[in-house]
Amino acid sequence: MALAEAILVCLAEEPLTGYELAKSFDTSIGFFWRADHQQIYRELKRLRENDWVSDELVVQQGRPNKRRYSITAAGRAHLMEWSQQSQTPPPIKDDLLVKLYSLADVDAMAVREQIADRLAGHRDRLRLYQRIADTIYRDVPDDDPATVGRLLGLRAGLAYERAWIRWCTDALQRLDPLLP
Amino acid sequence: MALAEAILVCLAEEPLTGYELAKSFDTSIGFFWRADHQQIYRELKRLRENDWVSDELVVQQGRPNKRRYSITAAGRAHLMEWSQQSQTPPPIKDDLLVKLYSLADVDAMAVREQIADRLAGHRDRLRLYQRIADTIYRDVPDDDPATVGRLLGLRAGLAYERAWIRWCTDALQRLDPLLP
DNA sequence: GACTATTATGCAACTTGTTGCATAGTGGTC
DNA sequence: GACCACTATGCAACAAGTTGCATAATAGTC
Repeated sequence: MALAEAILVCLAEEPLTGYELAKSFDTSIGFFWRADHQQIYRELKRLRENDWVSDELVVQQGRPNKRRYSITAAGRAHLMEWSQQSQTPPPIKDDLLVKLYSLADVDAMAVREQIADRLAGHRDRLRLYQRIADTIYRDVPDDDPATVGRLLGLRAGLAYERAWIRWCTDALQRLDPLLP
Repeated sequence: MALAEAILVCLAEEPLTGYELAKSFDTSIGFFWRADHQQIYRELKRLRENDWVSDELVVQQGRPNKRRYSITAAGRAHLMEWSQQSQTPPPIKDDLLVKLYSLADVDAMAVREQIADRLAGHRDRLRLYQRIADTIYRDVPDDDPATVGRLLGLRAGLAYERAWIRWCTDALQRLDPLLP
């Protein structure tokens, strides 16, 4: 399970509250690992029990108090250990491909529309990644592990979106002659 | 949830037992939706309760009896309805990218090895897909929805593996100068 | 004045997915 | 004769992920 580790990775950079973590999981780290706020709060509690994070209460007035979490030495050690273990790569799990697998038994026209929607979504996502590449990763040093790691993550996203865009385009072309 | 539908899709082709379904989920449909035998047996029970499948007991001697499931009219109607609903595309969820995101805090050498392993895995998978493309999908008609649907699924797999192979190759090249 | 969004946390119930085990006969290998 | 793989099903327990709700104050909009 990498939710624990995805959280530790964020806290390794800077102490954060559950709320701030949840926002990170909507953007940055969320490009590679999704989680909603309930999952994060539950996991933080477990991380606390394992002493992989410590917490301090930040008293606020006017709005609810917050709890800020920091990674501990044990947490960092766990991150290191985890990084050395090889996980099985995530399998493809995509209902759209299941529908295509059974195209004779389902509504092909509806499936075509879903491919068109996917294409639009992947184009949006690609534009977002390109914007990040052009702004943050223009002229970065290629000898700093932290930077290269993030750049490679971004490039994975770019490659992923481009592959799907090409596939969607091809799929629409092959499907259209079949549909009324 | 598409496990129910992935099973129905298989049964739409021919009646199968749980055991045979589990084998399908190791190959064909399993390229797009993974499930182990426990999940399948549990889901079949639910499908039975919904009357989306019917079952008959096949008495055998020497080995345990088996239960063969067939899709019902209600099951087919459900498949049609499901195919018209658009699901949100599956997000990327990959611990390797989380590790790269945090390359400064983890064991970069171990991550490099994991990318190399991934590369080998994706190459194997690509070869498998290519073999299927060359044997089953050579000279198939391009005007039959069922065939085109499966071909598109296969092409998605090919595109996916090629994209990852290209990315892994690039990643190794960019990482190697950083490592001792 | 009502509404919506933002900050901030969390419970409860549910669905999905995973792991380990159990049963039980056939057939092949070492 | 012992061991393993294959056929065939299923329970139980747990881990992970989702959905809906609740609280509670601030600030901005219609």
